[in-house]
Amino acid sequence: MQVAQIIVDVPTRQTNNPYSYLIPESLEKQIQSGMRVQVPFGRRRVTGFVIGLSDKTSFDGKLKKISSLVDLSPVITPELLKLSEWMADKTFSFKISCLQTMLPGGMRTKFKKKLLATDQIRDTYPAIFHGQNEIDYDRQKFNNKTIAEILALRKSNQIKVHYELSSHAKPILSRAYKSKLNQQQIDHVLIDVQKRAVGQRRLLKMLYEQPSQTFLQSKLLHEGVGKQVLDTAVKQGWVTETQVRRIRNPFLQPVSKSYPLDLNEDQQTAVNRINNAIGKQTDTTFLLEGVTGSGKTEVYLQAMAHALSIGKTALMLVPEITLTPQIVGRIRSRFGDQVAMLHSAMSSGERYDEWQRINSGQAKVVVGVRSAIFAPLENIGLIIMDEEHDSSYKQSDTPRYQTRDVAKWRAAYNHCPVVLGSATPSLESRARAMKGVYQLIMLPHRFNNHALPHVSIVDMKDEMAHNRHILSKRLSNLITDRLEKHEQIILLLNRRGYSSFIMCRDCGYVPQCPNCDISLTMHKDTHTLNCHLCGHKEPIPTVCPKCHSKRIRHYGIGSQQLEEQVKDLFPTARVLRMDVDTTRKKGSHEAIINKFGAHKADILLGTQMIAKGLDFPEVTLVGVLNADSALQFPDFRSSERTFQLLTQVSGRSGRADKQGEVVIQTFNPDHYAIQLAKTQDYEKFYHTEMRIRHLGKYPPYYFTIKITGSSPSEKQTAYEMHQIAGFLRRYLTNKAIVLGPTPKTITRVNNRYFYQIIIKYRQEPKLKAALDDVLVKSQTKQQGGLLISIDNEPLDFM
DNA sequence: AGCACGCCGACT
DNA sequence: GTCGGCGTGCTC
Ligand SMILES: [Zn+2]
Ligand SMILES: [Zn+2]
Repeated sequence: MQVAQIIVDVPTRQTNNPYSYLIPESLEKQIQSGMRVQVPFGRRRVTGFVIGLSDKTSFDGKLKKISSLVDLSPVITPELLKLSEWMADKTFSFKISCLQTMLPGGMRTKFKKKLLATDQIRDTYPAIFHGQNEIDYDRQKFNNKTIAEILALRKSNQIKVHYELSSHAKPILSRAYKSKLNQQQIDHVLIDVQKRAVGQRRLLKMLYEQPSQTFLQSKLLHEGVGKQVLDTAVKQGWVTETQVRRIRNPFLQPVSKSYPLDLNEDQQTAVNRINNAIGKQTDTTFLLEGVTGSGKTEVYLQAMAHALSIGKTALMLVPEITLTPQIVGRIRSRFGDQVAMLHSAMSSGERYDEWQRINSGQAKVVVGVRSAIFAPLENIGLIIMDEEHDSSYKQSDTPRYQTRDVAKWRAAYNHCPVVLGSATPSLESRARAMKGVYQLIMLPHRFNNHALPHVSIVDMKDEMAHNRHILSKRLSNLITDRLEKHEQIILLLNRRGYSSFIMCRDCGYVPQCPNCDISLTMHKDTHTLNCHLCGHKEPIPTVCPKCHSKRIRHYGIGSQQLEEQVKDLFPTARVLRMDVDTTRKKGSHEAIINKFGAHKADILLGTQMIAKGLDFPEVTLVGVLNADSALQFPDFRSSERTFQLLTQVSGRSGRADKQGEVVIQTFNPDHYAIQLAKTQDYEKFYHTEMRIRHLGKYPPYYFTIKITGSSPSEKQTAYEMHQIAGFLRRYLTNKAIVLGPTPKTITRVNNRYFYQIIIKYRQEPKLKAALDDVLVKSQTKQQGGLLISIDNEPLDFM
């Protein structure tokens, strides 16, 4: 008898190991590693991943049998199976979480427990069944007495329990028809068909012309063959009805084929070096550092083409906000239908279909956001990460992986190079390139030698003294000028620091969340005050709850408010707004870009998403309204973030014929990140910032770990975290720096108190063991409900 | 995560 | 005495 090793979908420390199950004979031939199955686990039924098959087990208890298969073919490749083990270890997360994140969202399955009642039971217990024979069993929905009742009914077999597998991802099936007749038979049949049966004759003619074709019903309808005709055809035995899977098409528009562009010398060198590594099958990591407009994308495209030409596949990752229809169109125009796209803005059905195209080997090129690094591609020849410094490449919740590390792992497995591209590389990557761990490739010239824009900095401290608008005097004047010249303008509002709250003008009262240490934010659409941390909602007060003043009103600068102000100041200007609210609908993002690109608007304003990847030749003025909002929260990466953003935005303006202008509004005009962004001097920024990182013992000089602990009692949290910090200080070498515990900036969230410990280290062979120990202890002892999470190489220390 | 077992205080 | 509250431990 064969045994399967299974990781069950129960994300806890204690169940983080494979469980052995017997394979029933009926499944023996079909089951494979990487498939999902249903298994009995304790008293319930759960989903699990088959990670191995063998003929024995080390478990000496009584084995249970697998109930059934969830998938008909493996959904996790052998490579990804191995990767999940490594990742769970590296990110201190559960294997099941890693496996689940490798699948497109819609494929994640959960079991829903259902209760089935006879009519009699249903009517005897209306409080439980509400007149229905089948209900969801949510433990939280019932009180203990009801649960006891249900349990008793179950024991006496009066109600049945069954589990329903739920998943959003389903293929779309369309009705289709296939001929059962050969050509001679059709000839024969035609004799008996009346002349006036036009539909039937039409159908038979089509069947005659393409005997082996499967015709979609929609297509037949279009050709004038109606449903009734088809019903007769089925009855007559001319055709059979079948179903055809329809692949959803996430691409809005068809594209025309494009061909490789001529490269300049730098680009050619870059392509040669990368192609060489692809050909030699070495897992070199390249850092492709190229200023905005230096033609990185063309380098990517030609290297990908080379990988395809030797029979390999290619994977290209792009940050969330840069994965625009423009960039996808460019890739599709080069590689056609071989391209699959994985984007969070796609529906779960579209993502499922695209994923299937990859898994079945149809798609050879994958373009996508962070999670696309788990695309089930085989025989990868090249992995590209564009804008490698982008913070969206680090997943903020478990498993907290850094895409760059996963990319390097897959590159090593597939013996292929990784290309990290950026105009402003992360300090980590650049430092590694300096040490020779990565190979540095530079693209120092802007294509066609477009001039750099002129950047000016406006000190908003001075400005505030005589101007209470968001727009500075200088920026307003320039806007007026550009409007007169019929040139276009982009205004960027940094998303961070965005706030929308209400405050009493008399006593200064700001409504706070009752569960968290944070102000409530105003939501105009629902007319409520919401807490974005715990979801608490309450009505907007009309009088101040503290002093009963009626002068309680709304404050905040969001893109909506900015739009109002701009329209106020420039009533004749045509203004477009692009933010999360205006791009929620499918295709709306594209619509805004097309409209602005066609110069049907003068001013485009919005959040981060307008900062990247968009090319509008008519834009000659870019205003950054709150350039330094990242600097408000002092953290070791804030300068880097600010510099990267400003450099990127500045690159947007400035063309061959018209010099661009950038206005940066800030409260910190002398800050080096802002000053160096003005001159677009990455080299100097790199060296300045490295010195600061060195002095502060920050990455890339030190590795870092953030341990966060929370419990309903602040005292308890502080105490337990002190214990952990003490343990780490004793256990680790004296070269490791253990900081804290300190309360988090927002200490209370959802009535839990959060504390953190930071570890900085260079070499700590015992660290992994120590942290695993902390995790194990935290779950076995329960430590008064202390929940621990570990973030390996966190983005920030906040 | 569930789900059951078991021990102790409150109440018929 | 017994009901039910929650802490503890297990799930192939
Ligand atoms: Zn008040
Ligand atoms: Zn809250």
